[in-house]
Amino acid sequence: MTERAPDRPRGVAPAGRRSPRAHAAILTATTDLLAEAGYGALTIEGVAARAGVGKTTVYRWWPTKGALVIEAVAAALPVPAQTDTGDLRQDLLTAVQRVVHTFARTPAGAVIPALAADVMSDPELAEQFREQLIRPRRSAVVEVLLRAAARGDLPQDVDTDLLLDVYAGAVFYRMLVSGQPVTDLLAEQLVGLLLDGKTPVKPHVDASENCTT
Amino acid sequence: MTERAPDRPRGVAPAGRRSPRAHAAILTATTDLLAEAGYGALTIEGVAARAGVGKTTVYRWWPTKGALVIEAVAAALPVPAQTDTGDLRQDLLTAVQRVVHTFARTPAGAVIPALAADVMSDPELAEQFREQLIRPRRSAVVEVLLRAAARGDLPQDVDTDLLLDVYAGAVFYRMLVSGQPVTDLLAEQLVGLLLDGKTPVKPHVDASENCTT
Amino acid sequence: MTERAPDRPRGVAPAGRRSPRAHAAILTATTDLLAEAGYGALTIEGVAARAGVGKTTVYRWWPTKGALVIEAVAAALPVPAQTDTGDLRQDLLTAVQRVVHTFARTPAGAVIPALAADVMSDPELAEQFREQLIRPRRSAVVEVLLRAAARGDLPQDVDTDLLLDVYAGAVFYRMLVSGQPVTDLLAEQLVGLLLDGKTPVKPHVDASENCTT
Amino acid sequence: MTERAPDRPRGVAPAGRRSPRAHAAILTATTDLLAEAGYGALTIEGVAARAGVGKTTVYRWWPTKGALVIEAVAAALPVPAQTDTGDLRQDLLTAVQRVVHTFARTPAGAVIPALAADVMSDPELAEQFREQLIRPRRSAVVEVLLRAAARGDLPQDVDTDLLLDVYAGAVFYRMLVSGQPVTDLLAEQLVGLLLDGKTPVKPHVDASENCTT
DNA sequence: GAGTAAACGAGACGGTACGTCGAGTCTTTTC
DNA sequence: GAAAAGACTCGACGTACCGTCTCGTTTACTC
Repeated sequence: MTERAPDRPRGVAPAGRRSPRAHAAILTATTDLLAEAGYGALTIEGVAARAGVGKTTVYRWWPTKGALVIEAVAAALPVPAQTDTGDLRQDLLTAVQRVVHTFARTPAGAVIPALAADVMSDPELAEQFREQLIRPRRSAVVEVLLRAAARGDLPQDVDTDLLLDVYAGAVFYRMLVSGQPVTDLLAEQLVGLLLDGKTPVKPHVDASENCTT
Repeated sequence: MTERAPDRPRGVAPAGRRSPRAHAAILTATTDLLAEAGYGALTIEGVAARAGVGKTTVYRWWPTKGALVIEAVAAALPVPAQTDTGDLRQDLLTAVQRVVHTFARTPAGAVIPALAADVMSDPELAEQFREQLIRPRRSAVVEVLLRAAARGDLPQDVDTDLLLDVYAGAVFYRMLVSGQPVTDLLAEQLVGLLLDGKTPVKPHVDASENCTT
Repeated sequence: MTERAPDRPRGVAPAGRRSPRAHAAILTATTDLLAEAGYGALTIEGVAARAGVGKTTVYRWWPTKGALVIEAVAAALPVPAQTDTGDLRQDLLTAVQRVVHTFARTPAGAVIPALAADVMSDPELAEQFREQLIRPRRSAVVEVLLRAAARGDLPQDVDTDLLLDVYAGAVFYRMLVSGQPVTDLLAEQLVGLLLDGKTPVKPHVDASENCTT
Repeated sequence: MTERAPDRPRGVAPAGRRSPRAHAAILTATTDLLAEAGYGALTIEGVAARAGVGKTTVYRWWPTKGALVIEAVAAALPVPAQTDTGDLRQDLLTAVQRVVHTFARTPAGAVIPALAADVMSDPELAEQFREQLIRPRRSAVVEVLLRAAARGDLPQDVDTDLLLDVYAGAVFYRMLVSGQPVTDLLAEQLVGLLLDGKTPVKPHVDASENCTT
C-alpha cells in the first residue's frame, strides 16, 4: 500500500500484454478462497499459490487485497436484470428479496461486510467498491422508482437514495450487527413500511414461518 | 508442561489476582490507539507496548483483538440515559440523532463497522459484541417504544427490533457502504418514515442546510 | 539470573524452616524430568508444576537451573565405594569401567555434558559442580593411586589429576564429540595405555566383540 | 498454503538464489556475537538484527542455532596445515599443542563444548558437527600417524581414533570438567604418555613454569 | 524471421506481528 | 514466616505474510 502504479486507472489493463490465463486464474483462485475461508483469511500469497502464479503478477494488477476482492466479487456475482413490471410494489419487493438473498444465501453476503469495512479507510478504493459492486445493483432499482414517480405512484421528489439505504441498510445491519434473521418476511415488512407507511409489527407466528436462515 | 494441578487440595483461594493497574492501562492504550490509527492498524503488540505491559498480560485476559476492542469501546463509550418525555416523536428523534452522532462524530463510528465485520465470524465473540455494545443502547429505546405502544401511540404488537434495525441500519449503511452523508436531516427523514409513513423525499435545499451536521 | 539471594552459601538450607516435603518433591521432579526429556528441555516452571510447588519455592532454594540439577543429580547418583584390592590394574580398571558405565548407560551420562557446558560460564557454579559431582568420585580413585605409588606400583610423584583427566576425558570426549562407541573394551585399552604405556591398537574383531553400546 | 508446486514443467531453473551478502553478514554476526557473549547468550533474533537481516532469512538456511554456529565456527576457524616432518614426536606435539591452543586461547574453545552439548541430542546435527568441525582437523593427524606406522614408528595396527580421543579428550575434559589448567606442559605430558608410555608425573616446579602458557 | 520488451513463474529479501513459552520478580492468601 | 498460587514484565521463539526485488523464461509485437 506504500506506492501506487502511477496513473493507469486502477483495474484497467494496458490492453496489450497482460496474460488472460493468469488474470482469470487469479480471479478464480480469489473467489474460491473467499468461499472456503472468508475475507479475513485471504492472503495475496495464498491467491498466487492457488492460481499457480507469482506474487508479482498479482501485485502488478491489483494494489491491495481489497482491490482484488472487489474485482473478483464483481466478476463472480452477476447483476440481475431488474424487472420492471409497472407494479411498484412487486418490483420493489423483488429488489428487496434480491438483497436478502444475496446477503443470506451467497458467499458474497459474508464477504461484502468485511470488504466494506476494510476498504472504508481508503477513499479511492471505497469509491471503486461502490462503483463496481453497489452502483450497478442500485441504479436499476433507482430507475424503477423514478418511473413509478413519473407514473405518480411515488412523490415526484422521492429520495431514492435514502429509500434504498433504508432497506439495504436494514438487511445489512441485521446480518452484521443485530444478528436477527434475514428472511423473505423481512423483505415484506420493509416494503410495507416504505410504500404504505405501515409501522412494522411482529409477525403472527400462526404457522409455517420457520425459515430462519 | 502444565502437569499436576492437583485440584486445589484444601480451601486454597486463588492468590494472584488481575492487576487493576495493568487492566486499566491496556484499555486506555487500546482506546488511544484506536483513535489514532483505527481498528485495522491496531495490534496487540502495540497495545502492550503503549500500556507498558507484557504481551502475555493482554493475551491472558483477552483472547483476540476483537474481544479487547469490544471491552475498550464499551468502557470508553458512555451509554446515554434515554430520555422518555412521553412525546414519542421527540424521543425517537433523540435516539436516532444519537446514532447519527455516534457514527458521524465519534471515533467509535469508525471502529464499530470494522469491529463488527471482524467479529462476525466468531459466534461467541459476535454475541459478546452485541451484548456489550449494542444491547445496552437498544434496550432503552425499546422501552420508550413499548411505553408508546401502551399509550396507543404505536400498534400494540409493534416490531421494535425491526424498527431499530431500520434506522440504525440506514445510518450504518450510509457510513459504510453508500457513502452518503450522515446528518441530522437523515434523522428527521427516518423518524418521518417510521412514524408517519412518509416516503422520504429529497430535501428542499432552500436554506441553511449545510449537510455537515 | 539477575540477582542472587545475597549471602546464604548456595545450596545450603537455612536449616530451620524449609519444608522437607517440598524439597524432596522438587528434587524428585527434577530427576524425573531430566530422565524424560533431558537437560535442555528442563524448565524451572516444569519442575515446579511437576512437584506441585510454586515457582517461588524453587527459586528460593536454587538460584539457577544448573544449581538445581547439580543437587538433583548428586542426590540421585550414588557414589560407589571404590574398591581397593591392592591390585592396581584391577582397581583402576574398575574405576574406568565405572566411568564408562555412568556415561554410556545411565541418564546422568546425557545430563552431565550439557550441565557442564551450561555451568562453565559461572565460576561459582562451576566450582559447585566439581565439588558435588566430580570430586567425590575422583578422590577415591586418587587415594587408590596414591596407595599404589606408596607401594611402588607407580612413580612417587605420579600426576594423579592428569591420569584421571586422561581416562575420564577420553570417555567424555567419545560420548560428546567423536561419537565413537563407549564400551568395556575402551576401559581396557585405557588401562593398558596408562599402566603399561601400550600404544592402543585396533581390536582384533575375531569374535564376540559386538558390545557396541 | 503452499499449494500447486507443479513439479517444474520444463527445464526451468530455480530463480531466487541465496544472497551472498546476507549469507556472509549472518555468519559474521554469529561469529562476533559468539565472541562477545558466548553460545548460551546467542539468539537467532540477535544474529538477524546484528546482520541487518530478517529473521526469516536466517531460518531459511539454518534450521537451528546449532547448525548456524557450526557453520560460523567452521568458516571462522582455519584448518591449520598439519606439518609432517617425519619426526613423529615433533608432529604429534604440534598437533596436541594446536588443540591446547584452540581450547585455551581462542573463542572457539568456549563455544565448542556448549555447541557439542547442545547438538548431541540431534543425531543429524551431531553428524554435521563432527563432519564440519572435528573430522577436518583429525584427518590430518591421522595421516601423520599412519605414515609413522608405515615407517615402523608406531604399531601397524595403531588405533588412531583412540589415540586422538585420548589427547583431545584430556584437553577437553580439563577445560570443561576438572578445571585444571590447559598449558603447553599438558601437551608434553600427553605426548610422553602416548609415545613412551610414561606414566605422567607432577612437574618439577623448579623454575619458570608459570603455568599460564 | 529475428529482436526486443513486457509480463511471467519463482522465490529470496528486510520487515512486522503473530501467539506461545519460559525466565525471574512480585504480591496476596493460607497454614 | 514459609509456602502455594499465580499475575506480572520481559524477551526470544518459530511462523505467516507483507510488499519489494532480482532472476531467468516465455511470448507477442515490431522492424
